[in-house]
Amino acid sequence: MRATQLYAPTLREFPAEAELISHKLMMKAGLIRKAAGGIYSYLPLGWRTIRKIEKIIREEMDAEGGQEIMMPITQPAELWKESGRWAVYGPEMMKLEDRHGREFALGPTHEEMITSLIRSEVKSYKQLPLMLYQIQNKYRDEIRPRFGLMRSREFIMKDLYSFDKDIDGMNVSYDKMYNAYSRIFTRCGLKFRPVEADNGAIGGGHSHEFTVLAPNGESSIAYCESCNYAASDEKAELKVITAEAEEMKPLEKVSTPNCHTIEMVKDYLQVPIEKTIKAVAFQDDDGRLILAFVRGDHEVNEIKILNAVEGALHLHMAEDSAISAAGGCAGFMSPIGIKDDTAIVVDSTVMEMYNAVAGANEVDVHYINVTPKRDFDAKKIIVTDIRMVKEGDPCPHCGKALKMTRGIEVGQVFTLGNKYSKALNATFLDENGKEKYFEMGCYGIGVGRTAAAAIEQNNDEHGIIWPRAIAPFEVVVVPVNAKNAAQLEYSEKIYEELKAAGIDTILDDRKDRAGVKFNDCDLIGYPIRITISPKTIDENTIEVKIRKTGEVYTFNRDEYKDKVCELLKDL
RNA sequence: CGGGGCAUAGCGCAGUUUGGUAGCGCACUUCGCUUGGGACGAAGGGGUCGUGUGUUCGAAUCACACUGCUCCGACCA
Repeated sequence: MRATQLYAPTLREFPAEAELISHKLMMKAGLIRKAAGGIYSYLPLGWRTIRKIEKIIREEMDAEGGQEIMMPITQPAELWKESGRWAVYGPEMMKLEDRHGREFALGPTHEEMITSLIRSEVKSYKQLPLMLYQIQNKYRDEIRPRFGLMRSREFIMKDLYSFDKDIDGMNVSYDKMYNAYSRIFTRCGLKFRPVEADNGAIGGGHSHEFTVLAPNGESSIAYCESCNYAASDEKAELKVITAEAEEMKPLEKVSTPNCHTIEMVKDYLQVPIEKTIKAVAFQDDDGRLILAFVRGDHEVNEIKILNAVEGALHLHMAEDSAISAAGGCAGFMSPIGIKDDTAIVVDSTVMEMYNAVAGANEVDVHYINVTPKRDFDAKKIIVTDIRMVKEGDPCPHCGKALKMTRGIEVGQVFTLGNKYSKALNATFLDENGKEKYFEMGCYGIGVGRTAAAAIEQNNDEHGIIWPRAIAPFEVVVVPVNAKNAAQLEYSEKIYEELKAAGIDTILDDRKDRAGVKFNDCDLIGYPIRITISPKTIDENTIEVKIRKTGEVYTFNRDEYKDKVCELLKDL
C-alpha cells in the first residue's frame, strides 16, 4: 500500500467529543468515524487492525475444533419470547417491525438463534460435541454509549456456542475455549488476566472474564501476586475476618442524636470503625425488604446479596416507608427486632464481632455491646459473605494481601448448562436412547473493544504504539523527500523487497515535508519506521526506528531484511 | 430515565451578555519557494449559524418547543 492512495484522514487535533485516549486516538489517526451515537464506520487502517484480530481469533477457534458459520442479525421476536428474554432484555434490544407489523430484534447475542438452529438438526449424541462460531455485528441499545468502540451500540463480536451431551463434555469445551482465549490475547500482544466472574442469574456453571489491564478500564478486579487468583470485584470471595474474643458485655441502648451515618456514630461514641455494624436496606422487584449488614469499614456487594437471597433478581434502595413497616428505622438499623418477613443478610465477618455498635431501630438510638452471635436470631438471618473486596483483603486461596486494578473486559467464557436448550426444548438421544437437553457454553470476544483495549494499553504522547500482530501495517518506509526521484526509487525497492519477504509494509510516498510524515507515522503507530534519506543512499544503508522504544538502528542494504524480521519478533 | 454542559465551514473555536453586512486557526484548491519532526508568501473555494414556531423593520444573537451530541449518576459485554 502507498500512503498516497490510502484513505487515512488523520486529524490535527482531537475531536471534542472523545474522552478516552483510545477513542481520541482512533479518531485522530483516522481509524474510525462516527455515524451516530455508539455507531461507527471503520476506515481502512482501523479495519485492517480489526481484520488482523479476527484472523487470530479464527485460527485459534479453528484449532480447537470450532466451525465458522454466519447467522442473521435480524431475529424474529417469537424466538426471544420463547426463551423468555424478550422481556428480560427489553429496552436493551434494538427492535423493528416489518411491513406486516411482525416484530424483529437486531441480535444482541445469538443463544436463541443457534439453539433453534441446532434443535431441529442435531438429534444424536454421535453428532456431539459441536462448536460453532461467528464473527458478527451485534446490537445493544446501550443506555449510554460512550468511549468509541469500547461501549458502542453496534459492535463486532465473535461468539462461539458449544453443545455437549453432558456436563463433563461441556467442561472440556469450556477448557478448550479458556485456553484458546489465553492464546488469542497473548498473540494480540495484550497484558491481560483471566478473572473469575459472577454467573449472575444463570448460576451453576463457571465463568471467566478476560480482562485487559488498563487504568481507565470500566471493570475492577482483585488479584493475588503470590498465587494466581484473580476475580472481578463482584465475584471475589472473601474469608471471614475473626476478631479477638472478648468478654460479652450486656446489650445497652445509648442516645446518638442525629448520628445516621457510620462516620458520625463512630466519632460520637469514640469507637473504632471496626467496632461498628453498618446497615444497607434494599428492596427487590417484588418490593420485599432486604436488609444487609456489614462491618462499618466494609462495603456491601449487591451481587453477593442477590445470590444469597432466593428469588431476588434486582435490588434498589429501599423506601423509608418499607423500612418503618418492617420495624426498622433508617439510619439506625440492626437485625434486632425486625419483623419476620424481611430478608436479613449478615456478612460472616459481622458474626465474629464482640461488643459492637449497631442501630437500635429507634431514631437517635444505637445499641452498644452488640455481640451478633448472641444477639442476632440465628433462625431469622442469612449469614454469608456479602462484602465488596478492597485492596489488602486476604486472598481466598493463599491468604496474602489482594491487590486491586482496573481493566477492560474483552472476552468472557461461560457455561450455560441446559438453560437455553430447556427453554427452547432442544434435545438429542443419548447412548441409551434417552432424550436429553444439550449442555451448552457460550464464549464471546468483543473485537472492536479488543482493538480499543490494545490502544488503551499501548500509547504515548505521540499516538498509538501497535503491537506488531494487530498493527495495520508492520513497517512503514519513509523517503524524507518523496519529490526526490532517487529517494523515491530507493524507497520503492526497499518497500518491494519487504513485501516480497512477507512483511506487511506501507510506503509513505506523500510529497509532504518529513516532519508531517513522521508525526503521522507516530500517530498511526506503525511498529517500525524505515527512513530513507540522501545519507542512507550514499552509505547504502537504511535507518530503522522502533516506535515503541524510540531506538534507531542503521543497517546495511544487503542484510537489513533479516535484521528487520528479527526486530519485529519482539514487537 | 434524573442532573449539568454544548450545537456557528471537514476539524478546533470566537461572535450571543448589549439584535443590524458570517469571523479566526488548521485542513482544502492554485502558484511560488522550502524539504530529517506538523515551514513560508500570494491568490482562492467552502457555512439554510442543529430543527421548528414566535417576538421584531431586522434574529447566529431574544422567547418557547423539539432534536442531536457530551459529562456525572443508576444499568451493562
